[in-house]
Amino acid sequence: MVEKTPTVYDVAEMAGVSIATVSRYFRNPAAVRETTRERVREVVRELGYVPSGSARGLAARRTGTIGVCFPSFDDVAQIDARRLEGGPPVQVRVDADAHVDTGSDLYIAEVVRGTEIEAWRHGFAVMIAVPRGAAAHNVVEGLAGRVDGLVTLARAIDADQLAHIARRLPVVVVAGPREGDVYDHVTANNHGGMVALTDHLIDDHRLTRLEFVGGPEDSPDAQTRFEGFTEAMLLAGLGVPERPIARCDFTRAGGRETGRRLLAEGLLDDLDGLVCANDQSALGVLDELTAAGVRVPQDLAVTGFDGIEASNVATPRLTTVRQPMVELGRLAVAQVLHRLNEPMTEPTTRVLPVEVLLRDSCGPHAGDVA
Amino acid sequence: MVEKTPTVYDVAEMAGVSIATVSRYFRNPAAVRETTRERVREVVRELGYVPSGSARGLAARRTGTIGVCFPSFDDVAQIDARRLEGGPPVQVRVDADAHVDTGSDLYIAEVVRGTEIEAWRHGFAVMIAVPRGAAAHNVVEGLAGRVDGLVTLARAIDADQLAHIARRLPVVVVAGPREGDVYDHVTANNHGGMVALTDHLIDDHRLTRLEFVGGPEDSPDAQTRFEGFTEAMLLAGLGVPERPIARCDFTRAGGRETGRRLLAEGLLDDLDGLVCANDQSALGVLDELTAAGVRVPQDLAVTGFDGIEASNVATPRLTTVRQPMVELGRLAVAQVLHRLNEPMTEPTTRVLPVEVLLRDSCGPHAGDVA
DNA sequence: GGTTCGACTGTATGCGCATACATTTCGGTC
DNA sequence: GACCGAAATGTATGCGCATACAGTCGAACC
Repeated sequence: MVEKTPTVYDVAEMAGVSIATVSRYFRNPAAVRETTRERVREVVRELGYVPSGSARGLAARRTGTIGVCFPSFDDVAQIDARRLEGGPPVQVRVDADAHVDTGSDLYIAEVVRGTEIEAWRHGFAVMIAVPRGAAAHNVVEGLAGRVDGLVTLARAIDADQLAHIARRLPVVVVAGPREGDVYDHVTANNHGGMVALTDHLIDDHRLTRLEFVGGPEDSPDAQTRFEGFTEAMLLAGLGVPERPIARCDFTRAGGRETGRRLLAEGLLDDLDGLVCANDQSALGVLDELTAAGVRVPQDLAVTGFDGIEASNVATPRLTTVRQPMVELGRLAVAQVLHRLNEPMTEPTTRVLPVEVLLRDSCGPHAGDVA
Repeated sequence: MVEKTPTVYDVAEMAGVSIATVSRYFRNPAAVRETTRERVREVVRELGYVPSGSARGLAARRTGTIGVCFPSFDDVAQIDARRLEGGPPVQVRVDADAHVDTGSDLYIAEVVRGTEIEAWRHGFAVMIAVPRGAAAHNVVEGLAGRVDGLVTLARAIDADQLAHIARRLPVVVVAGPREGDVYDHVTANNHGGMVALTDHLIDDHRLTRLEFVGGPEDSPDAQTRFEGFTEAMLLAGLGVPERPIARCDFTRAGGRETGRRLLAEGLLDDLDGLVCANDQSALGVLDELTAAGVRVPQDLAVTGFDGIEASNVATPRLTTVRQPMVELGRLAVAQVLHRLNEPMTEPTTRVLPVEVLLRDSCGPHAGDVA
């Protein structure tokens, strides 16, 4: 099936030219005479020659690829357990449960899509890696060694290792900066979005008893959103919670768990609204509230953050803050490429605008039919 | 920011060892005495050394990465046009329109996720590439040169080029085989799933006047699904359409366009149900039907195919056939790795089981509350 | 003290390509 | 036909690492 891989030398010999000409044929065709080009083209096709990226990368001192690193919430053990084959070829079942949790993180998928698009525009490839398990460190090191620059989502790479590889590569972090770090950052306006959303709940819906469902403790974005929430509460003269009423891990499953706990502990009884740190957890909370007969938004308002597609088709449609996810990815790559050319400029933090999307889960709005 | 990149030679010299020992430190630490290891570790940290993937790949004759190639429906020009910055930092708006089209393809995202997981399990990285635009050919060639094996979704790479690179690499196609091709294939049971779904519409819901909304002409999956549909119709003694009543490009936007056209031309008037080639287009059709006041499923049943998350949260919830998308990706990578070890075995086609999910868009089922 | 064996380390080489530089060829010109 | 500049091509080298093979060293043993 796969034959011995030919090299430039093979092509050069068969075409009766030197390896430099073969190299030029690929790198700079205009520098090769048309008749020669034709000969090389013929041999390349005949041999099935494909230039080695490794050799090219070594010689040219650049790989032409950008690395993208992100965390994963996959339960790999569970996925592993799933049989790849076997079982009946078709199974029919009534699927009455609206709950679903593919485990996929739409936010990440969109950001990755953005990186791919921007990389493509500049002729770069994208290599993705998820540091998980015991070999997480090796995964990151392998990635770092194979790329010209790295985009990483917050919390994907531990601080020490990130500092280590940042000495060799431009690194751009998708998320707000934490104190004292020296990387380029690209983030959305988490603070402003959350302030505006909270203001809306307070001013337009007259909700006063609000609590915040937080994200992971080490997520700068989750932290910033909580601060936006408390700031809006404070400025409105309302009681400011010291901390989130609960925390979950940004997943829908986590949101459901949180919802169950809040319900069980009766923590929602005197509440007007629940402001969640992201969409997935808000959807999870929503799942449980609906199952428990709590009406949203009549009994309790619920809001999310991110603007993933699922938030728009949920029932009720989730009021949220849309981050420009694709643009975050694009800008991150653009910044990596920029720093590749201008290594000595100061680290920058770019904050992209957000859009507060008022939908149904926070109550009716002027203009709504209902 | 980024310093001159140190090499094995630098590390070896500073640590007072040979480059072979440095190499062993990374490749096979057990072969290095602990005291030596410690010294190397120290220097590696101090210098910020990261082994070059290119050099390693060249010397070892393998890159340790798997390529994943998929088509894209992104309107890059439109994405390009979107400003990356500027505008107000926060915009608040009532989002009354449930329609949404992020352009993201959940099916692809899930398959890619599967490839990443399986690659990770075997210590491989994943490089993704989308052949689009004038340089599509170069994108694929660059990818092929940088990986040990390639997974490609159907229709992502043109036949000639695929044949070319398959001479150098194991190639696995995610989709059914087309006549005469020699690659390994991994696909879901499109045919069986569609037969079962159509049978359900006919037998359980007594729908007889059914039409099929097709996918792209060159999609083997779409073709297979259509064949499953016609086969079920034939066996039920019903009229078998020669061809799909319409075709669209697998996107939600395409589905909407199709929906509008069918409505405008009155083609739905005497119909019981619309069987769509995939979820996205079914959702698009649904958007337009709902907007036009057509009640689904009372006036018309609609079904999808794929089982993406959005199909589960749509209103009404979409009856569909779930493909094991993550498993498709996993199995594709597993097959690539297998062929890397056993190059001479015959090409295989593996068909994964599917699950027909009966939800609301085809009518009520026993056990349903409504 | 010499021998042996295993654990550890060093030396030498080539992986396939890009590219600086040298050389040849080509198309005009006088 | 000799000459010239530009275009085209060739030669030589090094990119950073893995690895085959050779060498060293120390401990156990005779």
